Amino acid sequence: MPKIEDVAAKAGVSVTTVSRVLNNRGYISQATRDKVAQAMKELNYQPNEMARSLFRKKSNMIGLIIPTVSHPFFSELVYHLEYYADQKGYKVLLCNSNRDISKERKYIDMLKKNQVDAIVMGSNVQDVKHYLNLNLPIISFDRTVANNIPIVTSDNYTGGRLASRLLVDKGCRKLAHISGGVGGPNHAALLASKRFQGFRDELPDTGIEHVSLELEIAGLGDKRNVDELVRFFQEHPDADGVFATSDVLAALVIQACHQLKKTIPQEMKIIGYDDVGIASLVWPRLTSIRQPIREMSECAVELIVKLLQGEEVSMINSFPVTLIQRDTT
Amino acid sequence: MPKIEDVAAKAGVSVTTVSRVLNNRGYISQATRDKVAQAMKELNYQPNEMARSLFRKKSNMIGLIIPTVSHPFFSELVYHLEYYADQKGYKVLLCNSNRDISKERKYIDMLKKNQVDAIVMGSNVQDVKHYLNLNLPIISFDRTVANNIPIVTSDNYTGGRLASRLLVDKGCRKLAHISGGVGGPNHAALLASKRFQGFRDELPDTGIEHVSLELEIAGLGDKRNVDELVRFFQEHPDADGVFATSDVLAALVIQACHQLKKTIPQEMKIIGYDDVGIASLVWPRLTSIRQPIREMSECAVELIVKLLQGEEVSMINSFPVTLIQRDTT
DNA sequence: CCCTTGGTGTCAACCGGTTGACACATCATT
DNA sequence: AATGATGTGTCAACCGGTTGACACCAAGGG
Repeated sequence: MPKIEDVAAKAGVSVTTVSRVLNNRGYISQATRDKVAQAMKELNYQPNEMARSLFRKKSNMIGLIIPTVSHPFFSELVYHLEYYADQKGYKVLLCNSNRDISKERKYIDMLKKNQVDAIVMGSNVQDVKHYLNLNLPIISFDRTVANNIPIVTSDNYTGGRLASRLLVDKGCRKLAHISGGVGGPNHAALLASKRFQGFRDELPDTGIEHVSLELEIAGLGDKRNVDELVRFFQEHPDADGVFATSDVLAALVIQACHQLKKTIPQEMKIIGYDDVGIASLVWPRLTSIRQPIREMSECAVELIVKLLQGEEVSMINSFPVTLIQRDTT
Repeated sequence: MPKIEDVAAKAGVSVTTVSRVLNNRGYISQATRDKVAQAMKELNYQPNEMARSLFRKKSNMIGLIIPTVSHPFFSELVYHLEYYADQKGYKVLLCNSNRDISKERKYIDMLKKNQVDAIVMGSNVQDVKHYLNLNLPIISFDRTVANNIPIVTSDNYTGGRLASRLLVDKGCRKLAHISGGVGGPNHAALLASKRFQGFRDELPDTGIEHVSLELEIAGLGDKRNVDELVRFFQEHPDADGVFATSDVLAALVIQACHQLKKTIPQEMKIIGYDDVGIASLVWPRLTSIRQPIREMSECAVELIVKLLQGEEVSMINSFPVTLIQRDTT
């Protein structure tokens, strides 16, 4: 690994001069600029960003903690986040917490030790204290943490309302609400619970009944998930509409329906959430509430950039959701 | 951010002593060990890993370049890779190249500048030269790069054979091979082409004909993908078996079949590849050739650890594939 | 009483860069 | 001839740690 010293030697200039061309400071003639560029090329020199970061006290890295990239919602999130981060000159350190609080905490410590400039939290947030004394920007994705931590989310409440509104309009008489996270239960901090709230708030005047099931998701392909759904629908044979809090869950519901020989959408209408890739890969194609993941990711990166520039940002950044009608309703 | 100096001051010892307890070197009494620990706790001190890395010339970071995490195969890969990397004390810098060669090259340079200890390439590898002078370990995932770069892969050839064998055994008379990458065409370096080879090599004695389609994948949800498949099957109405080179493609094939009112598996048998989550989320559940992504990821991390310890590793690390029979065949 | 082991401190160099202060040119203007 | 902009070099300090050399002292054993 050549160092700046080697470049200086090869170019026949001083280290300071090389540093000057590297950072575009002070006066440098075109001639030496070329000499230095030439030397760098010949040596295949890459400045050591660690050394630079150390001095600048800025690593241009952001840490991303999520439950698991293997869930399509998060994989799309990570994709876009990395894209925009790269655009702004940031690198992404990825952490899968599996919703394990202790692992989460370890990751936070690790990220801090490694001098990331900011953290994006897309995972649980049970012990708020741990997040507050971190003197680095944190932003939270779809979870409330504390009121001094900016959050980017989408309009979960309206999402829930849209979903039940649609099911009601399509003539459903008894609705089921299926929730369940990836590797752990939902809880109040998870804004997704607002979906349930919205879902229920749309029902009172209609006199339509609803039942609810919280699945402990075992792993995407695990057959137990479907089995549990089948059992649930056998207990509630009159349910004719389902709101699932993710497309993955909705896909499982479709499986259960096929197994129970319920026709979709005639005997059972299903609506998912997120509108990730699989929503249009299952059959029938899933009606879903779309979260604008791309825009949300872009917003997250912009928030970070602004925070790092010391600018004020709004604490709540909520994006509208849209109902995407396909074939399951 | 407290520094080691602050800890030393608070504990009433020298910086050297703090460093000694931090690194477990030399003689330290339990008493000072405790004092230092106490001081660290009170200050919430975290040693600056950048400074340490700079000195040690080891960052404990590995760079991961893939086409896109949003593809389920890669999202599962990334998940497991990060898991095992973390186990071994490594952090993962994620890069989505979108199969854009120039972006790939930029990422490689970036990773080098940032002193990653190793790179895992799961993306394209058009210009081999660029990879050779990098004086850091590279390992390649399912792609051949150069013969001095270790590769972890699975037995694509057998995978192809298993697939066509099954279709033949199930009585198919005309097979279709559907390939197509994420955001770019396949090419020879991509070992997946061996799947096609295996697929064909199983056919000669059977006298079974096959046709082939290479999809330019537009984006998972894009309806054009299905349209093109529908057109293809209309051109080949007698095709009754499909081998798709990924489960995502297979899911699209299922869609096309539903659209064409072809029953699965009666009129059309379908087999996918990878056996990722969606294989069991679509209906009918997809028969697929399973790649052991977890084991492969573990192997990748182990290779890196060994290479960094200067150990010899085998250049080709191929894993067996398994046929997972479900409902589409 | 000497020697060893344990325990701690001081000091300086190092990792690979960046930066400010300052000196000293050269060259074009006024 | 004096002035100022341009261009480059030297030097030292700094970012936040690590490490080796060495000195010093106490306690315990032979």
